[in-house]
Amino acid sequence: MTNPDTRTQILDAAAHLFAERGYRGTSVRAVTDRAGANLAAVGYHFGSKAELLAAVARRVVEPIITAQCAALDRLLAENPEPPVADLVAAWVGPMFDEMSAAEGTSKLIMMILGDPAEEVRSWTGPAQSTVYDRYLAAFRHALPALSPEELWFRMRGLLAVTAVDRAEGACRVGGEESRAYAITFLAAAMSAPPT
Amino acid sequence: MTNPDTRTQILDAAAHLFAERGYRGTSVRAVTDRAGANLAAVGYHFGSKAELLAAVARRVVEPIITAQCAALDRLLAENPEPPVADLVAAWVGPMFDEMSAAEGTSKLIMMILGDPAEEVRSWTGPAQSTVYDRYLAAFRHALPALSPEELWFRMRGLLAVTAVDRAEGACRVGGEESRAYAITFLAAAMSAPPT
DNA sequence: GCCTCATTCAAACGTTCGTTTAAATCAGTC
DNA sequence: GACTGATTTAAACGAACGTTTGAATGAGGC
Repeated sequence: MTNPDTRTQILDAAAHLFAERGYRGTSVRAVTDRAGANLAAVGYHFGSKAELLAAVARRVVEPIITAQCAALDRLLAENPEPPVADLVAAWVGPMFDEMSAAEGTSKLIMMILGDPAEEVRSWTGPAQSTVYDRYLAAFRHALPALSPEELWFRMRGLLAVTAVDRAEGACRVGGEESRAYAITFLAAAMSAPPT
Repeated sequence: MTNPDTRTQILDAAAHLFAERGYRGTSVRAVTDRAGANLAAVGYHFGSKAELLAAVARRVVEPIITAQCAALDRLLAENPEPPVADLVAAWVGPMFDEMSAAEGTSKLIMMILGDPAEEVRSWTGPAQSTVYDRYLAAFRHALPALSPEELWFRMRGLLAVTAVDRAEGACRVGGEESRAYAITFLAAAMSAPPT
């Protein structure tokens, strides 16, 4: 299997540059220059620029969704129907953990969410929708009065706040404070009585 | 003043294509082809591709922020310290009105918010921060217990939910329903007790 | 008719892009 | 030390990009 050294250095460089300048705004040459690799290394190790983005996105998102799954498992082991605030904390926590661990991760996620090009979104795997559906079911039990449409709307708000606020807010508010802010903000929003 | 016909046709085409494929993903040639204009028309009427984006963004955002200002004025005329739910409705309402009026407007806003390139963000004018600061002050009176940091965090959540949820949710949920969902969701979130 | 000015047009400019190629280098194995 | 397969390298490819140019076109005033 391909030399892991230059491969991961390309992944690191690409993650930083994609977050900083976007997918289309980052040239393969800029990535390989930053990685100290040859221009052709991207084609050799990943096949194409689009597949490089898919690899970068997978490496960023996978630890988040496995941590979200684990947190939900822990919650369900104690209580088959966890309260809303715990579900919010289990969902939001891993995003803050991983986003704080690697600088610019939140900007990268925001870039992926915001880019309208199919090329940028098509990396998504089945694990993503799985964890999403599991939380959806848990919230449905915790909020039985909500219509499916309104619940779906609130789930989208969950993702929006965590992604956007972390992307731009990290510079103004500390990580731990903004994690607590997000949980109170979102727990109140999710728990609101139906419209 | 330059022929308004081709000028607005270029603006329409650019608004649609920027929303669909992003700024960098849209070529000047694609814009002029869709507008039925010559390639050089963009340079003639706008100066450059970046200035075209600025014009598109201004045309989309300006009616929203003037409507938000007007709604806040109406509120303050009745009550110098309006409740949180009214402030949220005054803020969210115009975004839904304008976003529903023009197809793809929310995707365009999402594209602008998500694009990390300075080129894409630099169009922003002073009117934007003005309306933002006015709502910030109004919310500060309505929520005196909140620290400035947490209030600032919640204001960002306000924008995140309206932009993101409208961008991807429009296809699943009707405009009027999702406006009501957004107001209950955000009013509860903003009214939450301090962390 | 002629001049003026704004607008449109076809064509080309130079640059940057993602990808490909074929030779060069390196690490093991015999 | 030669063979093998994986990796790196320099160079080039063709395409697409934003921008510029200079001539053509159109309408309105004199």
